[in-house]
Amino acid sequence: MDYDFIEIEKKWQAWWAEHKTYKAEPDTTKPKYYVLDMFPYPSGAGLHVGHPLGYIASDIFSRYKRLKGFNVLHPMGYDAFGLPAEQYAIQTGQHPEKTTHQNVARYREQLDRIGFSYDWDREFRTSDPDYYKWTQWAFLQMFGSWYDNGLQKARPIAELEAAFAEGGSAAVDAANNDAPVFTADEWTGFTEKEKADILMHYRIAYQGESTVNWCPALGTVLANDEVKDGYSERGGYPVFQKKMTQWQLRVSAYAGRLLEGLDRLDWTDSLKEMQRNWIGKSQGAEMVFKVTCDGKQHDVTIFTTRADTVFGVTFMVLAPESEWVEKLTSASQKEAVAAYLEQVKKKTERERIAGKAVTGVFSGSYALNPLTGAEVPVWISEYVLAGYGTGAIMAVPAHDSRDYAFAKKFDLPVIPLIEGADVSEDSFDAKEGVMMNSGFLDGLTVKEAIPAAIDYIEANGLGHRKVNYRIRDAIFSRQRYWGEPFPIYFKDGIATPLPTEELPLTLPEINEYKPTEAGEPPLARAKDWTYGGYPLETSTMPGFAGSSAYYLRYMDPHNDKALVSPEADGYWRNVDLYIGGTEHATGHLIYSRFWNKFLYDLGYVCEDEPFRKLINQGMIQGRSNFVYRIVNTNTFVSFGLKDRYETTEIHVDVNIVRNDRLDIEAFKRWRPEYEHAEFILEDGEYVCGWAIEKMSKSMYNVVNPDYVCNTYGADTLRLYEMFLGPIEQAKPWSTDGIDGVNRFLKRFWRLFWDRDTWLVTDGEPTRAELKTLHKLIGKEQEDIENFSYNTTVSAFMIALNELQGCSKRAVLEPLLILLSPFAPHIAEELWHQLGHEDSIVYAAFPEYRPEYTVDSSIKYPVSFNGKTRFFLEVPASATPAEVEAQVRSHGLTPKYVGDLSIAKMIVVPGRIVNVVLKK
RNA sequence: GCCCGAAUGGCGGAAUUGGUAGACGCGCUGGACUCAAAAUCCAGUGUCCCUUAAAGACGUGCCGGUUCGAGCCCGGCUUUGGGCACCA
Repeated sequence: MDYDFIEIEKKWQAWWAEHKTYKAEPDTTKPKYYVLDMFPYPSGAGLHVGHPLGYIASDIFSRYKRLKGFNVLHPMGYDAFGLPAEQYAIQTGQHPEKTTHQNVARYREQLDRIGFSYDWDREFRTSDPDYYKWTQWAFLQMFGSWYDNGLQKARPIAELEAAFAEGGSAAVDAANNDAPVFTADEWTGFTEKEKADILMHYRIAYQGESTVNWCPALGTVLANDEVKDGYSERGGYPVFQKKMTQWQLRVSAYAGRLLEGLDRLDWTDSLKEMQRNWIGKSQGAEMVFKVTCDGKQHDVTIFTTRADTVFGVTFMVLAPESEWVEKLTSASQKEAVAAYLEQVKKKTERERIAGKAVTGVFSGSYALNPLTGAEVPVWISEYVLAGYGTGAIMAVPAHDSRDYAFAKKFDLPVIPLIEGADVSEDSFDAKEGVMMNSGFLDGLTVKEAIPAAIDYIEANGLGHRKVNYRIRDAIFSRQRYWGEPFPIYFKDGIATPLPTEELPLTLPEINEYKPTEAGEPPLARAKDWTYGGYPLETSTMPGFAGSSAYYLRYMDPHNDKALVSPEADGYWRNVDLYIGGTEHATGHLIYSRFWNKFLYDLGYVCEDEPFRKLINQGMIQGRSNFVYRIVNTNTFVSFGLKDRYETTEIHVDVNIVRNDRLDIEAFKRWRPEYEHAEFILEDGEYVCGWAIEKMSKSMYNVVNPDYVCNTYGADTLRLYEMFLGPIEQAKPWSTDGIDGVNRFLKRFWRLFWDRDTWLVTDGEPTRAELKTLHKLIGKEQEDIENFSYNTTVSAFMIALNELQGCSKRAVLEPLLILLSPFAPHIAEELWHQLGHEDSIVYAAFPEYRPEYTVDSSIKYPVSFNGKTRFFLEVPASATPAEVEAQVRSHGLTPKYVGDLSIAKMIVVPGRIVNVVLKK
């Protein structure tokens, strides 16, 4: 019998599906383990060879954990709402549902061919009404909640209303956006509308005005993580800053907990660091500057981390979007300021960042330095951001490079505050040195001066300590069609939640997917988009809405009473292993943690962090191949000879190149213009050039897994993707070397079959065979736990080399179990040929017996300190007496045996043995 | 500019974490089988000196240090990948 991977893979994929081999149900007799892949957005291009890398790794881990006796939950689904399907709908009129459906079907077909052990009964799409019902439900929970800063948790909004009735706005310490101040009596006297407006400032999902990223080309606002360098991440269109009223999620309220929680997670340091930077905690102080404008006085609060530098303040700056701008612009400067604001508004985000030109305008008002009493001018400049701190800063040009650049441009004074700092050319930003020109701070180091200054400020009522976070609330509205509708209607102008029994609020049919002529979102086109006669919200939720709690839904995907039942949540708890790319570091992985913490506060889930351990698989880049056409001819010259001619480099489809050798016949068929191409060969072959580039259609370097499955089989694909290198590392795809992995499987097969002869016998394994087997067991265990799959594959190849001709059942049976996570089809086939009726997934991982693997041996002699030492390797479990015996067995006389918990030396006359302990 | 990470043969990558660098695979060279090819199997394959071999010397981006011993630790660079970037 030959290794017919096509037949074998088809057969077992069908068998697994029919027997629901990978179905997972809560089982309290076993420990649970939840392995999750970041689910894909089903794009029109289908799955390419880079997608399955993480899926294969997680599948191997899942299968390994099952063999180790865990009850494994390993689901898969689709992040199905999103821009591409909608853009396609706008162009073609095809309903995004239809496009998505086709794409999902294709993804599923491709996934099925790779032999994943997903529990497909738990599959869903985020665009299924049964699913997005719970996205809408979660939104309503957020709408109906506020964040108590004292308790550091979300609470029902009714409790806030009760507190207001009791003690007015001062009664609570709640996260809010510029909520007004009022007494209990005032609260009771407010109209319904007034109350609703106030509560809106406290809700965790709220409607509020803020500066948003507006993308005119897409006709929608975007979240910060959807904007890269001033362009939309999807589509690459320019993004503008615009003040708009939008639904937002109060992620900022959770900043402290999102930061702290990182310490308890088993994620890579680089990813945690990215999140820390994104959250951006900084400690400092808020202080009040008295500002006079046309004779009127105002208290303007600023935030600073350098309270020690107040003596060096020579001006103040407001953000152009700051609400202070209007109040602090003097009559005489009105025109100049208006002109400046107009100019700023026109710029894209990109231009603001990239230009870095120093711009600004004098407001006409003056502030008093609270420590020195000096009068300083107030300026307006775009280098101050409205969204961070208070939107107003005190400027210390001597010790802040941005302030310095501004001072130089507008000729403002610079007062150095640190001894020896030369500020004639540049500011001195470092937080080191000894203070001067700073009154009571003189002589202190910067590190001492910062707290001393804040203490003084607090003691004199000028301000207080304050922690600021960079992270902003997430913009949650999208002016698009293909997303979850908001379950909100506007009753007399009051945003009102739909009753939960009305959920899901399904997407209405519309005839066109564009915004309306009036610039309203596409849902405004829907007929009768109302509830109880009141208009429904017309924007939809962003892509991250559906992906924020999907891991919870997998635990209980068919429940129509709850997002997840307490029983299912209590059993599966959270994701033990999450595998996906780093590109979600500041998007999905922040939103999900926020979403989960919110549900945790309300008691719907039992764990406050969703993803315990996270592995980032590296991107698979494309490896492009080139042919070289001699200029003005149809002749192609092989890579090694191309320098003798003047040539043009042309991308060639990598699917007709093997090991950098061009399949000339396929090339001729590839394009009509190459049908009669001529070739100048090297040693009878055409060698192609190559380069590492992003995998893309236009570079003809996209490798489809179907191709590999057809040519080599899924098991080869799985082994090869793992063999390519460490999972976290970005690496180029190439089919070089895939033959080696395929050869391994064919040789493995031949341990069982020599053509049509069944080779398996019942003989007793030799000591050497047991050593090979147990070395592999130990290695595989260790490697899988460390996600070092490439070395496991190597270990298999070594074991196979050592086991040539060994067809003993007692060796082959455990070997199959070891192989099954990596190459499940061939393992399952041979497992059944050995006479087993049940799937190999029900087998137990073989027990590792270290005593078979380590023999003590003298490694090599080394001379130092005038003595010769020998390195002796012994098992870590060895006692001193055993070590002594070992030393004697090598003809050496031990003089001293040290503590064996660490490597120690055994001294012999003139010679020392260094004992190296082996685990 | 700031913060992480990486650098090892012709290539992908190993190296028990301070102990014989280059496992395993690819590629390449030679051989066996074959009329031939494919497939398969066997042997060789870091560099230099050399007809070859033995032996030797050199060798983990560069310079220096610690150590009996450094790919691994320390100091200073170079190149490169990624993230953040007016965050006061």
